Amino acid sequence: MLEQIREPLLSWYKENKRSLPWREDPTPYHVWISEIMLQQTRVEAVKEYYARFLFALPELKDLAECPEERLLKLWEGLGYYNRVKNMQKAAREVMEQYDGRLPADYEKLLKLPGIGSYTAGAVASIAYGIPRPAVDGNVLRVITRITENPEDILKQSMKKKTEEALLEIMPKDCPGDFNQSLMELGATVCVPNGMAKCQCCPVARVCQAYAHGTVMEYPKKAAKKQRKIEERTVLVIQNGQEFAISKRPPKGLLAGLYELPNKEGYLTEEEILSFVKGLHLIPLHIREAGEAKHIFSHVEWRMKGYFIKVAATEEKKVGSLIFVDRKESRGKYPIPSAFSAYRKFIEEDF
DNA sequence: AAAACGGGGGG
DNA sequence: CCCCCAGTTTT
Repeated sequence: MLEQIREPLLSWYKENKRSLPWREDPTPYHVWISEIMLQQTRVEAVKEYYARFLFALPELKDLAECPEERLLKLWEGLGYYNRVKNMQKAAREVMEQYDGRLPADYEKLLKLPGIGSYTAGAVASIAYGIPRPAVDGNVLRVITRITENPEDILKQSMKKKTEEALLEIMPKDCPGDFNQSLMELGATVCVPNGMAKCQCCPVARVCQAYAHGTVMEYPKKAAKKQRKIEERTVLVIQNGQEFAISKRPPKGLLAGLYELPNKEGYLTEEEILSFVKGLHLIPLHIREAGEAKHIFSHVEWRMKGYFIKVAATEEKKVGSLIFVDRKESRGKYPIPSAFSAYRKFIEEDF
């Protein structure tokens, strides 16, 4: 039944595949980097990052040896920063255990940090021609529509069953093309929200949802839980030509990145001034710097900003604060986009 | 099995 | 503006 999709999908892919940077020279390293970047991230956004990343770190060895600061800077704006930290951990393991080459073995790939069944399947099939499925959201959408499967695709069990079904039907001589054809169909034809382009679909003839006019009802997903709301006060502290930033803790949200000093809750100007004094800084002037919002997947920051001019000691570091000039803040320190509303106070003159 | 983990695009 | 997108690890 499902095996009927194999040939039409493969010939459709041959004709219609997009030319993408990571398809030009699909070495295991290239496929790996692109697949990690493409997790939770759109193709258009990844293109630039991919080029810059490989220019900076052309070989797996370079990734293994890169200072974390530089690595985070290369990743700045892509989000889910654990992806790149895990990638470096994995690169170091590969240097030690596999002589610098990603193993041509699904199970071994799966054991590397940051590589789950999807990425292991993608690298194994695309770079090594090993017949393993690579089931991502695109594939799940395509398959649940074809089979009109009403199960919740957010469930792990659903993904596992799909992987098993696809392993059965995938061509053993071109597993990479088969996997990519499913993902490509999901990305360009069997698209989410909005109209699927069933008129151009190579497998419309075998698609149950198409036959019954229910395409838009799939995939089914359980309702997601509500986001937590957090109020924060963000401080833009200027001392002469320098501004205060600090490094976030090594674990948790935005781990190890830099941020503008900020505190939980909405502080009054009095509370802010006494906080600033507590840092052995002398506040000269304070005014509001506006409100901003940043939405993460599971939490929402509602921020009120304050712009504060201070006088201070000669020291570069005051408590946990680091004073940097405009240029440095832009070029050297990775600062996540959650703070972008307030970075303009640093980058422009006030 | 559920929660943590960012950021961008579309309607 | 709100809604949607969705791999891997951790709990």
